[in-house]
This record gives sequence, structure tokens and C-alpha cells, in this order.
Amino acid sequence: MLTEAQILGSDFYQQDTINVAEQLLGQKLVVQVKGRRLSGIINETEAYLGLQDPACHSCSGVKTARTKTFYLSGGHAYVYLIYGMYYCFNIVTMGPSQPEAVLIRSVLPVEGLSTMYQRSPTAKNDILLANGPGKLCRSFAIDKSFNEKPVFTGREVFVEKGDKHIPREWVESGPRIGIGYAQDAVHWPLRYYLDPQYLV
DNA sequence: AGAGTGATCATG
DNA sequence: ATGATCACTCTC
Repeated sequence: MLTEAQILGSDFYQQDTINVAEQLLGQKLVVQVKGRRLSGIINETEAYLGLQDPACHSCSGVKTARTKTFYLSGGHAYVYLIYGMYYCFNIVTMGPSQPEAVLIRSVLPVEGLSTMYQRSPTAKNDILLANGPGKLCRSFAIDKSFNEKPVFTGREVFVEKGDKHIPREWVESGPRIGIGYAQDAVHWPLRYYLDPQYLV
């Protein structure tokens, strides 16, 4: 009997941001563009904790053109351009009064590899297609037009429940990448990733 | 270690 | 209006 993949609903994202960041590991990120399906197993995330987190874009509490996305309900995409060249893909968490999000930093490509190689022609192997937030967006065709899209409706972008259960010992954590400006938050262990030794 | 790239935001 | 900054990637 063929069972349909289960799509993570809005409830999943409207909970503690650290839980979301940890529990996204091992799930499958799916993007559907022009009828083509691109997917990969999420193996690295980072939690951004809103007003209490100097590394979070929303930390000032001021609602601007960029940060207004954080004030949508949990389960909406937050996509921004960085260094004039790369996009980063996040999913807003919690409710509209808590502007928090999880950055998807890396996935292991599963479906749509040929399209990904077309979009990232210099990639030397499958892992290198999406082992970084900018590379992930490039290979998965995620750009600014995805900003504010819902991630819980199963249309253009969503997350499916992964096949494998992820034991706790597979999950590592450590300081987030590229936030050296963020004072004491520099050392907060809000980056989560699957230990590569278990992944084959 | 340095370059490339342009939106964003705090200044004024 | 101006300018510094940047949740990155690639090449050396």
C-alpha cells in the first residue's frame, strides 16, 4: 500500500524555535517549480530567537520592509538576499508576536539532481550542491519571490516528514556561522546538524 | 586571505 | 542621499 508523504503543518512551526530547528533535521525539504520536484534531507539548521537574540534580523523589534516577514505566523518562508548574490531560506516560527525563525543551512539532495547541477554547474558532487544556505537556494531555485510564501500548504515549498527516525546522538550543536557581530550570542549553540558519520 | 555583489538600514 | 554592513561562496 502506497502511503502519501506527510507534510509538516503550521502547528509544527508555531512552537518553540529551538524544537523546530532540531526536529527539522532528517525531514525532507521540497520545492516544486514548473512541475519539477527538487528535494533534500535537511541536515543543518540554525535557530534565530527574535528580540532576545542580537544575531537575529528582527532583534531591534522594529518592523521594516525586510523584518515584516517575521511577524507572519509560524510556517511562512523568510527569504533574503545576502552579499548581493545569494539567498538564504528560513522558516518563521512561533506566533506573530514573537519574530523568530529557523535558517535551513544545508540539505542532502534527493530528487531533481540534474536540475540542481544545471543551476550549480561547478558543483563537484551531490553533497556540494546544497551544503550551505546560498548554495541550497541556488540549486533549489529559491529566490526572493519565495519570501512570505506559506510552507504548510504543500504547494511551491514545504517540508515532508522524513523516513528515518533521528536518534538524539545523531544531532550535534554548536555556535552559529557568520554572526561575529552578535556580541554574547556569538557562542550560543543554536546551530544544529546531523553527525556525518551516521549519514550514508 | 581577498574579491565579488546589491539590498538594507542607520545616519544626516 | 550616502555609506557601512552583511545568517555567503569561490579562488588563490
